[in-house]
Amino acid sequence: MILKSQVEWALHCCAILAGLPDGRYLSTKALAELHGLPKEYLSKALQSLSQAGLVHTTLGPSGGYRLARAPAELTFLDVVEAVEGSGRTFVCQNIRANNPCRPKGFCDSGSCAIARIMWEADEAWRTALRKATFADLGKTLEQEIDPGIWAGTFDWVLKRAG
Amino acid sequence: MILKSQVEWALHCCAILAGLPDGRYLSTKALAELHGLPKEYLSKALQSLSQAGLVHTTLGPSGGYRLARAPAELTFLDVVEAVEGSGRTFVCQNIRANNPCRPKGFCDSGSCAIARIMWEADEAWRTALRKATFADLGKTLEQEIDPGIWAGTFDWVLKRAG
DNA sequence: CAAAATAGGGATACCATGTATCCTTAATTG
DNA sequence: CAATTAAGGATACATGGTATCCCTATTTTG
Repeated sequence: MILKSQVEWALHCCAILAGLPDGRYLSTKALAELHGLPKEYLSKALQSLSQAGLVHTTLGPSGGYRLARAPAELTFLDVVEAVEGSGRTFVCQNIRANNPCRPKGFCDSGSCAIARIMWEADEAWRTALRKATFADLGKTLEQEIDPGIWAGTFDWVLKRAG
Repeated sequence: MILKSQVEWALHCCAILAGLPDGRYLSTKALAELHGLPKEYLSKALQSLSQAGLVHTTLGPSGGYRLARAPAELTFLDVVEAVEGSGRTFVCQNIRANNPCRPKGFCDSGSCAIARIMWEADEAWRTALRKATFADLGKTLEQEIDPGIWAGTFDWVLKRAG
């Protein structure tokens, strides 16, 4: 069970968009070059973000993407669910119902205890992702990334942002 | 990103094995019938449990599986990792290294901040699964399952346990 | 001793899904 | 009008999950 690579791509793209000045847009082409990714396929991930309402888009030259909310209001969970879907990672097939000792037509009153435990773990994962905002990520990156590369990348992006 | 159905199967099988009296074994055939699963394919899941050392096996008629440890010492995480593997659910492809603004041959000092956040969430998931033991599950099931079905299933299993 | 039942594991086939590319369309900019 | 962009459909390919079949070594039962 491994998350799609599109999740990683979308997270990195949002990290860049979170640093973009208000009102500016960055194109798929620029985001693909910056991360060394196939433009056409990255486009699918960005479309997922758009459909989820996480980013705003404009057409035409100088068009592209910007965040639809403030970085402090955008969480990792938002992005992960936009790309990966919001369904649970554990699907209960209710195989307890196949027990031959059950009377025919017996109906379970509650959910399967095993599924509940798996779903609680799933929820712990989501809670951790929900706590992580792109505002916090921005602060961390600013501290960790080499200052020259940080500034150089910022210039590179601004030169291409419409 | 969805867990294999074999995870669900393995969890249900361990729940049954946890209720088995000491020294008794239950076969793949019985476990498959009890859960309405394809015997040959369920066998692969049980082999994973065996290779991980979670269950003990014997051959011949009256052979099968039993838990290798006390139910209180067996966790959901043990079973999930035995079937699904112990690798992280998020794989970092280090795409930050593709940034064209980087000097050639630049070497990152630490791990990618985005990957770290994803891995922390992954660890929260594992922590929740690590807390869930099959002893606790047994208590829950005993409270929740219809008493008639509970007793009937126990008889059914004992009749087939070697 | 012989027969039956078992776990283990290899080979194979099928299908769903992730990955990737190409193309068309509509909207926007200059 | 010409260039550029997001959106989305169609297609192809690789990978991995699902499932079945078969063979072997081992052990219990009759």
